[in-house]
Amino acid sequence: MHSDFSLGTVTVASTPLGRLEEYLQSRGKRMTQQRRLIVEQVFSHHEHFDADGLLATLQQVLGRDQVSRPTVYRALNELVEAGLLVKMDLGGRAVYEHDYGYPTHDHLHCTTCNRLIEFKSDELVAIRDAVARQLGFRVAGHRLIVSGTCADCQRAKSRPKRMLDRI
Amino acid sequence: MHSDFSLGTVTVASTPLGRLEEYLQSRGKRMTQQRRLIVEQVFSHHEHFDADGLLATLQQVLGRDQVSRPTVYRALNELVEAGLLVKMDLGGRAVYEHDYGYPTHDHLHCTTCNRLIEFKSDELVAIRDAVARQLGFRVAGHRLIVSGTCADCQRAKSRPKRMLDRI
DNA sequence: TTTCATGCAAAATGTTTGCACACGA
DNA sequence: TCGTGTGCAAACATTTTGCATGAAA
Repeated sequence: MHSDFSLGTVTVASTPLGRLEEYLQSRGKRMTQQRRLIVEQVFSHHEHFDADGLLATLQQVLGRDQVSRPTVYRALNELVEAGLLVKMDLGGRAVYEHDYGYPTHDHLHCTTCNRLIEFKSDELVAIRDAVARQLGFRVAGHRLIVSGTCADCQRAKSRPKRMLDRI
Repeated sequence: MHSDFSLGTVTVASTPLGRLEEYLQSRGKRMTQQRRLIVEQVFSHHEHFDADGLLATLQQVLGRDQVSRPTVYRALNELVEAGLLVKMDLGGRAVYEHDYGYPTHDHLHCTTCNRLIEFKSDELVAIRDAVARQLGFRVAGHRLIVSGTCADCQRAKSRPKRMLDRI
């Protein structure tokens, strides 16, 4: 059994912004100031985030009233559609992360500090595909979230739990 | 690699109702008519369900006004607490299934007909644990949902998609 | 100058809660 | 009886939508 669960890299043809332009043009949609700001913010660093957090960041980095809440939601749906982001449901709220230019992977979710730790396993995918094949199921993708307690939180478990913001 | 993804069985000490009584007593809570009706309905057959569907079934099987919506939600939370049910988030809505007396397993989710197909893989668990061990993560459980198209829907893909009720 | 996108406000969803009354132990 | 549970209605949190205005192409 392998023991390398670290993530590799993926080389992509263009930037997220370029990829979005491609997607928009193919649908007769337009590259607006808001969509540009959102993609730039989202891909400025690799991090898991939710709609609310993204909105807050945008309103903080730019002034208020640069991008509205509905626009953020609409844009996030488009980015998922365009294959730039993947959406996960973690305890009722939607959490997003980079898909484009980022290797497929899964997550360990620490239920104490809410951190998401990424890992990659080809064997997992192999098993998934073997199961699907046997049942005649055509796989589009999968979502695995292992819940538990991360090393840090185990070490700190005697200390009072901090009430961290979600994700 | 194994090729048996079928589910075995688990023998348990008492019935779901008995297990619930145990749980309630240990917390100074009471066995009420509503809680009894809910557990009996939920464990009358092994099926995935959501709060809304359960409420509808209860109101259909018994008369209306036998169990209210808030009571269903409160009871479902208790059943999860008691270890009788597990809760999953599928596209924003909570879906429940039997935990007590039912083997651990994972799911294939057909995004066309919304069906959930169960399978079991010990290898999957082994990989999960290997990853966790390497990262010092203490596993509490996991949730794997493989999305795609089931055999039936692939066969029927030329026919217009039915708008099935969720799950 | 035509469409599409945005912002606003309001609606829709799914779930939880405050409170007065009802009921189990 | 005493303290929990329930139902009702209302609150909540998150996400979506209708519509008039504003901006890409």
